[in-house]
Amino acid sequence: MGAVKSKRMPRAVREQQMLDAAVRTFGQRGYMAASMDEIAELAGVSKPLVYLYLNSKEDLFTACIRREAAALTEAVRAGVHPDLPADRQLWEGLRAFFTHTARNPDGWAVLHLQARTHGEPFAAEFTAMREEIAALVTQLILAAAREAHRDPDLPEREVAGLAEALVGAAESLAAWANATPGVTARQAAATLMNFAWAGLGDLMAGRPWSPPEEPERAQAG
Amino acid sequence: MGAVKSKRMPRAVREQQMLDAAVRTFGQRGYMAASMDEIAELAGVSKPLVYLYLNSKEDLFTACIRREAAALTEAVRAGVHPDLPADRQLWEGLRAFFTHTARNPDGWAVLHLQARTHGEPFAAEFTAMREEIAALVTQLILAAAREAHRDPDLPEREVAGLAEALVGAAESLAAWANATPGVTARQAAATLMNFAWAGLGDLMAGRPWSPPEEPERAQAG
Amino acid sequence: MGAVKSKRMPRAVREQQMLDAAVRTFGQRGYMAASMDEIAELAGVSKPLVYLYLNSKEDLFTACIRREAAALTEAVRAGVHPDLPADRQLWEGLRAFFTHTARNPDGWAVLHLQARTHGEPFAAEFTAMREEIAALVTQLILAAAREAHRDPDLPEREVAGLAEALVGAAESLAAWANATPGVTARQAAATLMNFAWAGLGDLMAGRPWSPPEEPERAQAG
Amino acid sequence: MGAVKSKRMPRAVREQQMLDAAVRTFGQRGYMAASMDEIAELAGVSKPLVYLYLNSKEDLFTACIRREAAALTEAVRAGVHPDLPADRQLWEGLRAFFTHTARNPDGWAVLHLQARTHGEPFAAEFTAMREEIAALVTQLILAAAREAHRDPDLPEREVAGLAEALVGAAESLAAWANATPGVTARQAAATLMNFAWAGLGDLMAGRPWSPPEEPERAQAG
DNA sequence: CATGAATGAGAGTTCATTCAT
DNA sequence: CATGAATGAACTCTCATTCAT
Repeated sequence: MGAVKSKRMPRAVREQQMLDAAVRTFGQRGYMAASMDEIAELAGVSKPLVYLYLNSKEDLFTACIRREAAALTEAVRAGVHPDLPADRQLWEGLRAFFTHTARNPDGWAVLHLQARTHGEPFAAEFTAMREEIAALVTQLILAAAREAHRDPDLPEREVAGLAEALVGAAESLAAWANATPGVTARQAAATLMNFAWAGLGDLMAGRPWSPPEEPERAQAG
Repeated sequence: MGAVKSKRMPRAVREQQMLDAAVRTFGQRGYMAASMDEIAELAGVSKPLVYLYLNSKEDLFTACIRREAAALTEAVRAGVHPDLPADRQLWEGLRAFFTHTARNPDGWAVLHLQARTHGEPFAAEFTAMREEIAALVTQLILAAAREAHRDPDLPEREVAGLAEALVGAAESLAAWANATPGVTARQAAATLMNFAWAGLGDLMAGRPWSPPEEPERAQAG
Repeated sequence: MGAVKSKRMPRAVREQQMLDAAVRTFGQRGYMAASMDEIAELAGVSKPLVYLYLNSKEDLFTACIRREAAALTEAVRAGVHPDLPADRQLWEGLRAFFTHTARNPDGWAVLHLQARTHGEPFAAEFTAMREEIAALVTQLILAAAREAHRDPDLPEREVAGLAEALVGAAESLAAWANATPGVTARQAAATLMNFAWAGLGDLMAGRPWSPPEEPERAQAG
Repeated sequence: MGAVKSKRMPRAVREQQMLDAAVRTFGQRGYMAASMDEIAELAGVSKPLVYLYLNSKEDLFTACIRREAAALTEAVRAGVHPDLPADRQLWEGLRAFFTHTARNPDGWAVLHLQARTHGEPFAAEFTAMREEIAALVTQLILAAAREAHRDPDLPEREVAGLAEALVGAAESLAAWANATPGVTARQAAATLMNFAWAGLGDLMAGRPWSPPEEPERAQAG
């Protein structure tokens, strides 16, 4: 049922197998309902080996969070090109985000659902990642203000709130896109981009933000 | 510490005491870490009575989710007056939402953190509430379109995505507002209203949406 | 195999059954080798009940030590009549000691072998009992000195050493008497009394201490 | 921290290193709490080598007991000179005993605390040593009787009991001396010699046994 | 109804022990 | 020989759940 069983692998490889199994199990069952037995079996190893390499359920969970957080952050960062205008940067970042979460739903569940829900040590790991991304977004918002030749008199907390709202909307749309068949990462990104950049008011007034045409995948149906 | 112990109360009252205790315990400890012992003690009743009335931990948790979901939905619905213009309706709905979640943090934690995190049966309950609120928001968006004298060529799914984004942003800001000292429900609502209605683009261009003045609570300190 | 299984007993009774089983198991297997499973089975209850009543293996062990220490101390104290001369008091105390340890070998093993061997918390319990008995013996030694009309210029530490030696000899003889078939408590007491009171020197010189004749059991063969 | 690591040592040497580490670990942690990992690390060898040389934890423990028992027996035997009068022989033997146990506390803990406490196979090893020493003491008692020109009508079992008592008192005093700062081996031996030879009766009557003056170590500070 | 007594099932964790290299 | 990789079996402890009274 789990990975193909093969003996005597170097530690680093086994550890990744374990983390794979753990992310999947934590993501699907939840932190507390996931049992070390199940994780070990899915990883194709015995339980003592899991403990030998990763010490405890808490440490294993933390390792999962760290790995997934790093992967997600890296994916988003890789998508953003700092030379582009602010709206294009946001667009690229969102696309990377939705693509990554769609391809890695268990990892996303670990971060989004499990890490926050099970106490400080884990929530702190998640918060660290969230703040890193929120900082990115905040930079974007300020850059957009500069591009609009305005020194935004928005107080710092207001900007933080906006970033929070944007990240929350993205998180929510990621879950929605994963759960709704036929919604692509690109479409989710477009929806959010419209929402965030133009605002409902402009949208309703017929002034949507328009995504740049890309050669690789046609948008018009 | 728990409810005042008194004998022979009608079943409905006892049940509410149990749900109160359960919501508090689930909200603070989490679903799995909460023990039936603790809930029974906090409710001031014996454990077998909890089982007599609510059958099992799962059923008890489901009952909590249902009650809190109904209360939140009702609060939002009560805040919205269908005669107002769309943006005012949204504004009132958001205010009601942030006020309710701020006053009822354990209930909100049960919904936002616990219900989604512990498997299908519970997540479905949460999703039902979410969709009810999203439907409300969808109506608002369509109403806004009508007010703008435009038949929006936005496909149904696009509107659903916008509603999803708005709800997600609200959820995220509720947690942020609860966790950040000094942020009131009104401020959270204003931040989100700005973000949603005007959009980042307009905001950066210096065209924010402005909340209506209200007599009931002075803003200047 | 264990006690007759009967359900629904009052807590106090069940607790004693558990302690009985625990003393027997700890005494025979040793603290660490004894498993809670075995103790529970021998007590005729389920493991969770043991934990419900006695909290943990450590607490259970401590409870065993306390119970057995109290029983032994009480037995010795009950045997000693303060009105008798010092040598008779010592004689009675030793008889009580050997009788009790012979009738209760598992309890004695718990005290003598297990309590000292498994770390401070337990050793301290044992030491407390040991010091209580040593204090009794010390009083006896000083009383003997008074009876001999001498103010013993033995330093305090010397007296402590003598008490330690006497208690150690008694402990050793108790194990020996239990292990050697046909050695009665009375005989063990006589041997130790001779050794302690007369000393090897006097014994070899043909001047033994002679136990008082008792009606119940004839001494001469 | 452990032994200096160096390759290719003859088997006998490696084995002694392992036994050194094992005695130390068993003595300080106890048999069950001592882990083979810790012992191997302290010995500076790999775990499989420990198994190659010593087969199992049980065998390793048995080997420790045997080595320490032999060392202690040898030390006592070496201290006794058969030409001396009986009391002097006893005195020398006790001094050797207390000196050895004081210098080798871990080995003594293995014998005195661990060997007896963990089941028959080990207790038997300890008992064997104990009987060897007790036999030595028995000879001494009989020699003392001969010196007193008396054919003691003490039955064989009585003599065995006396030896047992003496050995037990010595064991107890060894632990006491090790645990009480400032008590030397010589003082412990003197206390026991007084107790055993003169008896409490003579001691209280002001007729102690007096240790011979020795040139080797000055007593006055 | 309310309660104390009781448990089946399973959780995380550790350890002595072995093999392939 | 030495080592890293690996495990079967056992342990302590917890919890949702149910009777008998």
